[in-house]
Amino acid sequence: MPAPSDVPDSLFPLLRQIPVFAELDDTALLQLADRCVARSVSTGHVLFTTGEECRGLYMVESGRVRIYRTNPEGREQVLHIEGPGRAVAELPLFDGGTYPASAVTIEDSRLVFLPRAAFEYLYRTHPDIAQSVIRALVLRLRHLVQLTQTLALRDVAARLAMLLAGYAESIGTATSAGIEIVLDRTQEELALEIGSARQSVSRAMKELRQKGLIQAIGRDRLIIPDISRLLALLPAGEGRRE
Amino acid sequence: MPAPSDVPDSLFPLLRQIPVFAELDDTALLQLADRCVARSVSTGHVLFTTGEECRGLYMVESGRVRIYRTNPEGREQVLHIEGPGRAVAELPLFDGGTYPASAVTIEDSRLVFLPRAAFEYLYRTHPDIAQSVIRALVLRLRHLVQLTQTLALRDVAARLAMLLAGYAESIGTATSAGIEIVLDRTQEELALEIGSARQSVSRAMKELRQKGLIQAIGRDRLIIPDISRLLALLPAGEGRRE
DNA sequence: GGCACGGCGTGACTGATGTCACTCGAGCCG
DNA sequence: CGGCTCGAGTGACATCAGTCACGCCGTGCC
Repeated sequence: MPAPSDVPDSLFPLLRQIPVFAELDDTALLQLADRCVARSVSTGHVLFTTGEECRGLYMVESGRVRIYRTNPEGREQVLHIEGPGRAVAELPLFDGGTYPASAVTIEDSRLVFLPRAAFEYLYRTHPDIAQSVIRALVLRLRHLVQLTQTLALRDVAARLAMLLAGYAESIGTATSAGIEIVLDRTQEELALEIGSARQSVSRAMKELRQKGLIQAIGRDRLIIPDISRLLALLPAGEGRRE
Repeated sequence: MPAPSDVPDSLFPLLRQIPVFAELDDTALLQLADRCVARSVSTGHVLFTTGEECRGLYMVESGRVRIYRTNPEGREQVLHIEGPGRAVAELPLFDGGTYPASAVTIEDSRLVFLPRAAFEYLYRTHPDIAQSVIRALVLRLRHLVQLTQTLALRDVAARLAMLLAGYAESIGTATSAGIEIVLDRTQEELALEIGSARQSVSRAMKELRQKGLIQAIGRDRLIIPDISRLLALLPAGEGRRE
């Protein structure tokens, strides 16, 4: 276990960002910050794996964490990826169960860990955070419902389109030619997120380019001229969901 | 809209069964029952579709309701199926959003509807039901995480095995030869639940029979001699999840 | 400059599975 | 009894996508 952070105050703004804690008053947040432990880990560090007892809550201060499940043959399905200001593994905190998935850092990251006991104490003393908890769970559910359908019913090109459209909303910038996004993931990573293989992503990219749905700019940037055409590949009524 | 139930008291035991309401005191439950509307609908009645504004909560008194999503080509993925004593569409109630999926009765059913306003009033006056809400959401999330992985990573036979194992736990009866389950679904319905096609289910059934994992007894009953062998087809550590 | 490596593009092959088409048997109803 | 419908089994075929294999390109290191 790493040494406790020597500057717990620095955790304050991070905790404030986490949706579940956003509405706590300062004193409660300070108490919480006291119980947190910050640590820096390098790429590829496994936080926990499917089925493990829940030890506590992880929050991402910097870097990125991939939440995924693996089947016996080693194939992997990414459930989501969380970046700075997001929490990971809220779920088992609320029912005392095991982690439903595994988590690994995919960048050198700084993580903040809140032991389960501390969370439970907070929960007993501040039952009103249940609201925020519910909101967080609902978001995850909506995301998973969307993911489930997309995996089950759409081909690789459509799944990739969905993923890119999601990026466009979260990290895209508007330009005169359309929405530009900087892809900081490899095609390998994209493939894991949409339950596919690297080469299939490569081919799907080509297909989207040929249809004019995306334009590649240099190595890691691309432009979406008309996001509504991208979304037309998707299930009806979707696309602006978390 | 149907006529209000003339025997609201009969709703009492149903409401008591719904996890979200299970821990309410009698007076609150009675208030709730007053606001409910019961209706009988026949097979194929659509309660709501993806993207609609949430009008309220549906509870199943008898019959069964399928929750599903459809893609533009008409293919369908079942998210879950709810029977008597279960609620449907809790999700949008908590965030004011739209229904994330569609719902249709697959048997002649008797449903109880609780308008959204009534639920919100209850929620304000009994904030402690947040606990139950969270539990319900967590269950759904765990279920969906499991479904997501299985859809993405396993072949049809394994997905069918998972489904049958789930039935065995919920509606199976132990016999000397193993767990017996009465299949009240057609292969068509099974196919929708595991994101496959009727014929593929038929073939997967054959495969499971040939491997001795299941035995057919007559038309609609089957026996699972050794459930652990069935679960061996599944992702590690899973099988006893909701 | 040469070399190794990582990320990407692409061709070839193959396996899984969705779809089409047909058959069979059971139950139902006239 | 005959026809109808529905669910199930099965063969043929096409398609999608995962895998293998190889080549290209840019970066960084020696």
